[in-house]
Amino acid sequence: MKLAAWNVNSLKVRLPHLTGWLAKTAPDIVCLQELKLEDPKFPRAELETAGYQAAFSGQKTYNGVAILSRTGLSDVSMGMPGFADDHKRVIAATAAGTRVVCVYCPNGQAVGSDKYAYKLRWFAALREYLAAEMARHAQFAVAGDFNVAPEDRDVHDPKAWEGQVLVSEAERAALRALIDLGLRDSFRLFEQPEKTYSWWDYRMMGFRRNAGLRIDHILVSAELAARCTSSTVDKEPRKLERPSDHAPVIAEFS
DNA sequence: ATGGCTACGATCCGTAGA
Repeated sequence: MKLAAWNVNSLKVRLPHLTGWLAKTAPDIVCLQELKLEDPKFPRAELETAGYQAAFSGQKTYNGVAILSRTGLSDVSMGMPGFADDHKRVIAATAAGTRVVCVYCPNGQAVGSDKYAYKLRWFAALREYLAAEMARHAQFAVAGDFNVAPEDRDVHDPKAWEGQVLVSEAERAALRALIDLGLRDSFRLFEQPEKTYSWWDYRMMGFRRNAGLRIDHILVSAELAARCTSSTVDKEPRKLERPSDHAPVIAEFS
């Protein structure tokens, strides 16, 4: 079973990249973030033609998440119970015997800003939500854009980024608090090439300089970690014309 | 040097992302 997560930064613009990548990569389940379109504009027919059923929660301009599956979807839920939020950032579904939560975590804008405070509150709510979901599902994954680089080795220039948003200690602690529920960062279950990132700034030739951050993650329960056979970042779509600024991350399970 | 892309919805610039 192959599970992927990709912040497409506009599903409308990236649909050709997505369908091409689905045909080449053949993931069983895909968590998408930053759809940036309303539900009536979701390209359901095109994705069905590509062989995928979809559950989605979109909005105009910002946010928006979806889960695609080749093998059916059940028990779809949107948002986090007890955390009222206009932002469409969370969708969950069961597919291929696995409970999958797709997340687009807030960016946080700048340390100390209102959006940063929202980000930390949002992570606290996510922890409660995941704890409840994990109590019910042994085969469990949470995948998406977390907007946190867990460690300095996930940052191209830790000195320059020290204390900044996406890297700050409070954000890292919020991410660790999720891990502490009993999750594993699938990427770190394996030896990995140094300087592996999942996002590169559009500006200043970020991708060509490999000036990136690893902020997209697939976190898995112990049961799923035991079945995990690989976890990688697929940089290929980032090389295309008009790419998303994020690359897809992929984990495979026996 | 506080900019630098990209997407969007709104205009011909502002907001947001990370």
